[in-house]
Amino acid sequence: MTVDWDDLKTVLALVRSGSLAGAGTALGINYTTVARRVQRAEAAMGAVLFEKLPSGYVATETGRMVADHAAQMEGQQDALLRLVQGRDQSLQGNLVITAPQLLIGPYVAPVLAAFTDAHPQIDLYVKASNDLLNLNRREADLAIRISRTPGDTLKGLRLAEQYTGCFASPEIVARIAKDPNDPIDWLIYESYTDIPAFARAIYPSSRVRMTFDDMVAQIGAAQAGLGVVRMPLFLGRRTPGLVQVPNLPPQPYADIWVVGHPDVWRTAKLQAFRDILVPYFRSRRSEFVTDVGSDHPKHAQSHQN
Amino acid sequence: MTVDWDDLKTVLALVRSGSLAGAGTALGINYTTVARRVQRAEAAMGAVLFEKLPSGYVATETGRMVADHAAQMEGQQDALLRLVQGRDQSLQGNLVITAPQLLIGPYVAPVLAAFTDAHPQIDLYVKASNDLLNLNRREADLAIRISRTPGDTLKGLRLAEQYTGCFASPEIVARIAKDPNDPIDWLIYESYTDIPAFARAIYPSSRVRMTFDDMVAQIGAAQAGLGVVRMPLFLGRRTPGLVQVPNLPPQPYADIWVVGHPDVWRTAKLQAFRDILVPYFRSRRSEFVTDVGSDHPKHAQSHQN
DNA sequence: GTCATACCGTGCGTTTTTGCATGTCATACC
DNA sequence: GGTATGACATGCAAAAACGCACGGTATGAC
Repeated sequence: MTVDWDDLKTVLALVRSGSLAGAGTALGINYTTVARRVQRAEAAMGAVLFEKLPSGYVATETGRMVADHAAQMEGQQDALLRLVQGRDQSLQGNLVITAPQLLIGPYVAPVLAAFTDAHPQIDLYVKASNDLLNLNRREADLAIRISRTPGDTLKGLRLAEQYTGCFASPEIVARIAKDPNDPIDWLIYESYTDIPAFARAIYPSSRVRMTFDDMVAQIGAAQAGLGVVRMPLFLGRRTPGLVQVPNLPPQPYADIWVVGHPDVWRTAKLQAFRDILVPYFRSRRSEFVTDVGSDHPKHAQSHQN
Repeated sequence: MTVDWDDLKTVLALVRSGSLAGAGTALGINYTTVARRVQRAEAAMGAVLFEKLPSGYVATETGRMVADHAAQMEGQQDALLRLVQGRDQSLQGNLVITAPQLLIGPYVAPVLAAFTDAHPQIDLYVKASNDLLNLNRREADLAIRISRTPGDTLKGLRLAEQYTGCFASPEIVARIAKDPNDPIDWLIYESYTDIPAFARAIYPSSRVRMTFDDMVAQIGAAQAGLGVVRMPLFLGRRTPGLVQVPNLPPQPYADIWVVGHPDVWRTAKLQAFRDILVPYFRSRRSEFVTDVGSDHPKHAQSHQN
């Protein structure tokens, strides 16, 4: 009784995705192959791993057990690949960076440009994603994140402190200035359930007009004059058609970090990227904070645990 | 950067065996395939895993790292397979038993006969080996062992207490009886470096005549009258042409145990085997100890940790 | 009721992987 | 110096794995 390890990997993918086709896509193979490998695994272990329902493959208890162990094996594999990658001190090959969608254009793109000029041998792959990619699972090598807790087990540097401001179209700001008791319409991002408390304290007649699951759409709505949006200063300041609401003071917000897995952090390629990234953000630090020009000592601080 | 898990398994086998051919045999595949898989793994990880010397493949530091992680993965796989097997409560399929070579004929064979009669659906595989097979790595399902420490992490039952006696050909025994000061020739097993201390105390003029690495050969030499052999009572008593040396009293010896991995211990097949094995040994308990017929209460005692 | 979608199973041709046979090289031993 | 052995490389044919196309079934929308 011995099992092909790739069959275990396939079982894991199938348990995760729930359908042959999904697992096949995840593994980059045809779903027929997934079905056949699962058959082989079941034969090898002499156990039924899935109930084959018309709606899809549902793992039995045994199947879940197999997937659990396969996940452990996958973790080992990931650790191994990180270690091997961590020993690579060459300045060629792949480098995968992820950053928040809206930060890339104004701030990351210049870094990318300088980096590819300096290191043409490195194939750079950019994942613009607001999801947190899993650096343990090697979905990216380096992540730029806007977060208060950039990653428990990761190594990181703070690129910039950051404040939010409240922005709206000039007409709305004028109306607020004219009559402070006029009700203010807010456009809210879905991860927040309500208007910022400090804002309600200043303008008690505030109300939520709409909630968005997408920041770009939300900004578009603000430009169209639908209401007030709270967003990072760097974003509001550079969005045409929006001005800051004067009576609502900027608030401290999650800082901008660059983080990576400790196993690969010291790699030449990552080091080279940081060598360009960190000074660039430092040079534009003032754009993220409220008191333009002042000098806080805590920028680009090290973080690790 | 993703790696085929079977390639990792192959790297592990190659590091363990040190040569393509050895790894191929261990995996049951052709050695050319081993070479090709290793090539693939090196390409996938972008690292050199082996130095290809004319004398064989020697792992680099990276290669050893890969093998370490692959060994972890293998451990996961073994644990998984044990768990899956442990859920199997059917009385069909394979069952692998291991026992010391010389115990099988007189004591295990009758159990095997009764077992295959009772459960013809089970394919029984007997590994007669004096080596300790690794039950964690599923080299056998159930092991009968003569040992004081039958297995740290294993579950087990004591099948019989056991004593050794000193045996020789009748001529030698007669000579010893006639002149206790005559030098006694001993035949020693290689794991012991010297004559048993208690025997030297009684016959100070004892000396080591030969050392053997094989018990069957050692017994043959004793039958041919080359000297005295210390061996389990059950073995000496049933060997034609040997009699016990009267003045050398039997000594307590390692007991006989049946052990298995906790994950599979409760399986129907293993339970069925023990149901025949344990009573059989109990019925012949007296053959292993010195006071034939007496009744010690500690037989077939449970052991676990 | 019909259409569209998203599953799964099966058969066939193609690609990839594998095993075998042969060749080469270094080492050890007569 | 010649020979035998054990290791690795290489080329080719067989075998296995794979992807694709087609057919069947359940579900949900219109």
